[in-house]
Amino acid sequence: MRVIAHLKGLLIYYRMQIKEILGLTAAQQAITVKGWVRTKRNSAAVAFIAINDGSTINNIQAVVNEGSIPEETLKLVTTGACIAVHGLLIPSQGQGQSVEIQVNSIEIYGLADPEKYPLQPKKHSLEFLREIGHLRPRTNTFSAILRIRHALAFAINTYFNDHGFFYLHTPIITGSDAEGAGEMFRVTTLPAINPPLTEDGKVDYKEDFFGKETNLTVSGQLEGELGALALSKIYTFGPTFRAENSNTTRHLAEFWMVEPEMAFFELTDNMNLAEDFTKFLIKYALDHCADDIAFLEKRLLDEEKMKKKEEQSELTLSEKLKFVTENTFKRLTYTEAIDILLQSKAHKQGKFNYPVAWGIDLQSEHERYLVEKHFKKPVILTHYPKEIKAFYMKQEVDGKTVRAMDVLFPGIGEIIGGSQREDDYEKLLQRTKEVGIEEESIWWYLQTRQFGSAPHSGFGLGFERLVLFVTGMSNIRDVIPFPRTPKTAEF
RNA sequence: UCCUUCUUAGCUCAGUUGGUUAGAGCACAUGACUGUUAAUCAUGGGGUCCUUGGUUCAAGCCCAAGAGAGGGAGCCA
Repeated sequence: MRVIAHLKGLLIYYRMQIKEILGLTAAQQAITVKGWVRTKRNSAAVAFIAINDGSTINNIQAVVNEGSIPEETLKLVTTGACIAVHGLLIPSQGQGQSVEIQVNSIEIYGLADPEKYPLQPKKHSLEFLREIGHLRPRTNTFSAILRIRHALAFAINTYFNDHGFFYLHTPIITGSDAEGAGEMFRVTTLPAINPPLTEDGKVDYKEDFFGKETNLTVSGQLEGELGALALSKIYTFGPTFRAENSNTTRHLAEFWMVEPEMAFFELTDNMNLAEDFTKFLIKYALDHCADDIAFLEKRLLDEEKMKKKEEQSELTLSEKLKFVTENTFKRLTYTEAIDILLQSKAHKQGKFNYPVAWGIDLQSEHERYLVEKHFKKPVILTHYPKEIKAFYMKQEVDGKTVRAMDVLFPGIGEIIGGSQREDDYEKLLQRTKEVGIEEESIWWYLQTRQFGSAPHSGFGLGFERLVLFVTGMSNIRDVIPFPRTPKTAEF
């Protein structure tokens, strides 16, 4: 204990976080806990209050003996109320915990009317919790997810820092949609009604704040490449926006993306990094969030019991995570993958909804087959046909494929998409023209290939998809504090 | 955006071929209980059956439109 003092017979209490307290051996220490009431159990002579302050999944038990607290005060201690408890940390007489607080006094910070407070000590559906996004961080499940999310974010910075990468802050507002990665959110200060028009009746963006059309970024990659071609190894980690009308368990309109970009890395180096990086992140979570993962694992097991036998997962959450950290990812080319699909029973029996042939973009069902049925481990697919991949990917000598790579995980599909970048000016210019990108809009990008061009590679990791995998949750809206999806931006 | 399922108490749900006063569990309130573990036991309160319109003697139930949500697909991370 850091501060315990007796002043004229009064105990001075020192506030500690519950995570810290639960690691102590009790020794009649004066202590203060502040947090939110999870449950209160009354009996004639004693009341038990379970308090959580979010520092850990575990609660601390405060024990109120009859007469030590005015009954009117104890009545205000209801599920959801915020209180401070002052008392002595003592060994617990009960079974469920090693230490508990013998309460001397209680301060009420915030009431929670039990008739109105929506979070009751019972199971709630995830759909219902989404409707009360302002309160759901107070639940066990979401606090566990948010702590894991934090740990993974911290691990990302740790990994890159330890490997000589620099954190590059790429812009959120961009003036080009060079990647053509779908619909963008427009950024403007022009009035929505009667904006200034050009002579031919279109909105005159010369009058706008930036003097041109601007949008929220869909990727920091192009700017990331500029950084890599100066600092050798950089990464970006920030919010990304897609205005696509996607309503799935794997898409958000606002999500966080990790994008490393490395000079002098070829495709194989890129794959090695992607594999080592994801394994590190998962291992970090296993090492640092054991309590939270154990809680989510138990939650998942309870949920699995409700399902039919054939739909139940063979592995528990921690087994699934260790399976990734302990296995080598299967690497194969797109062409090899197509061959496997063509020879699969599923294809021969016509079980795929979409046809399989060289040149198609693989559908979810195809990816799932490869990852979950055929290899049963994470898969890295490389060398896709150039027609189905972005313009900036390095063309292979065969003239047909590009040095792309997608990392596919069980359950969530594509978690990483990356490539070696085209570093040949002429080839890149030709590709931009073929795809229909205006040269003037990305002159600065093209110029990097004219001045000191270098072989380089990079990839994008969807952060929420990683959190989805590590927490074992099934809907991406449940792994970000305040999800943004079509028609939803309440909190 | 397409396909599909759903919307009944604070929450999770049941509700028979359309028929009297719409039910359960949990939660909540009150009481009991000498240490509980989302305690237990007893009692009690709690409803715009998503909205609008229609069919019918009669609609939670049938029909139409709309709104919202879930799952799948596409797009992708």
